[in-house]
Amino acid sequence: MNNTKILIVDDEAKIRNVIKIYLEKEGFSTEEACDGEEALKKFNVSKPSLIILDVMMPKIDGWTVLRKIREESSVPIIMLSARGEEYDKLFGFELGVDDYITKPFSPKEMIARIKAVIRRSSCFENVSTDVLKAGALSLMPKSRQVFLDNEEINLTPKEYELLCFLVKNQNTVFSREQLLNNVWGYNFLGDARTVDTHIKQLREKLRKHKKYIQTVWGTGYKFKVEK
Amino acid sequence: MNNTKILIVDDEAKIRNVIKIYLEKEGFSTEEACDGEEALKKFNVSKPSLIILDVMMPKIDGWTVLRKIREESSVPIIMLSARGEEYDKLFGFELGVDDYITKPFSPKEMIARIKAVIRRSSCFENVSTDVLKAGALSLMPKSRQVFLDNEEINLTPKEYELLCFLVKNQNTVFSREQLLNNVWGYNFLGDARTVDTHIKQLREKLRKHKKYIQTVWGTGYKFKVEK
DNA sequence: CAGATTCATCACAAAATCATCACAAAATAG
DNA sequence: CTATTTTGTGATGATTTTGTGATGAATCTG
Repeated sequence: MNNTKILIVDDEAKIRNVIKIYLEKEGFSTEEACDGEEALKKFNVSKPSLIILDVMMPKIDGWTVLRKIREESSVPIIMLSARGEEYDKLFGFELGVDDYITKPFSPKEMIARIKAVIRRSSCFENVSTDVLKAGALSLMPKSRQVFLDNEEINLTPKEYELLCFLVKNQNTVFSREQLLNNVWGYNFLGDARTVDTHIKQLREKLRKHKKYIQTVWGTGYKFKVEK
Repeated sequence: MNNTKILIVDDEAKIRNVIKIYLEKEGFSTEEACDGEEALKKFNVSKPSLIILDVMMPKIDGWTVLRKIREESSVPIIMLSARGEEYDKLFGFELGVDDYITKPFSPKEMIARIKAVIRRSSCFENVSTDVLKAGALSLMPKSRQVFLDNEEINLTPKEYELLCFLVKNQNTVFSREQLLNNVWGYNFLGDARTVDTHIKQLREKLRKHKKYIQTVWGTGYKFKVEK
């Protein structure tokens, strides 16, 4: 359900495991790295949404990893360190660190801090377009509002995301599988005909403009104005 | 293009410098001061549009500088401090602070918050409303009073701030996380569902107008009059 | 310091949404 | 025209999200 992937970097397997257990209990998915080198490699491959990075590690230390990652990404990073360790640096100013956690830490605090960092960073993401128009439809991603003939209509989250995707890519046909991949996500395991039901719901809410969503027989659906 | 001048006050040159670099990259012009005395002097001379003020400084500390500046100006001020430092004061009510940032912080976060403060303050200049109306509701920010159908209702501080925020941004949906960021502050560590409880309380106090606060299922809440 | 108020969190109830199924309707192939 | 495949749609139970009362901690007040 929660799609947030977190990369845990620590040389001690035991610590990694404890963190992993608590994060997964909260619905995060995790990835592990036991040193700086592996961390950089895994970071590039799996593109995590957040990184928990131990300061003290053999070979490449946490600060170096931090700087390398910062050269190319502003992914949220939480530094992990033993209490007392490099105290000045911890509470001084280190570029690009989003928060610190000192060992030992309570799971509750760790989760709270992770959630706070995610909350903050997601807030700074730019919203792409101000308004998406198509025929009598106007989608306003910023406020998550949808207007049909200048009247607001209520859509459920899935309906909204599906409509958004179709409008953004109007005039293009998508198979049910493509829609599942793009709207539901790649890890959705289920019946492709689920799409049909949501298309039905959308058409119902588009009322007299229901023909905006067209069936391409044997292939899938597309969004298209007029005709 | 951007004419906004920002005064950076911190005793550590390294910190000043990092902040300076990021601000100038964003098109702000900057001025520096390394202690409270110099800060006051430079403030009077160069009339900055915003001040970033470190709490811990030798000679005159940040709070004192804040008070002195507030005697003659309402320029936006963002306080800077290490986490844990003067914890109570940070979370207490300190007059005239527009925002505070705890170290460590990411540059992205800093920029975002500076822009938010500027946006807010310029907003007040233009609007400077004595009364905020929405349907049967009237909020009077100056006296912190709220009237519903011309009858005063009592709100707790949190309820008031939440309602204020929602009314100011009516017709826009906010997720629980956004509400936490904007009403509770970036430093709040806690359950997002706390928002629900306050929404409930507000609805109760809005009585027959409870539908002003609408649930957008799967997303969050919005304030909207009528319908 | 006692009593009241406010606040955050929890647990459970209520509501909305979602995925799936079964069958009807429509389109296509032969 | 008939059989077959594909799509439309209503119903249903499971899942997810939200509503809400209770509770104890923290804070304010007098």
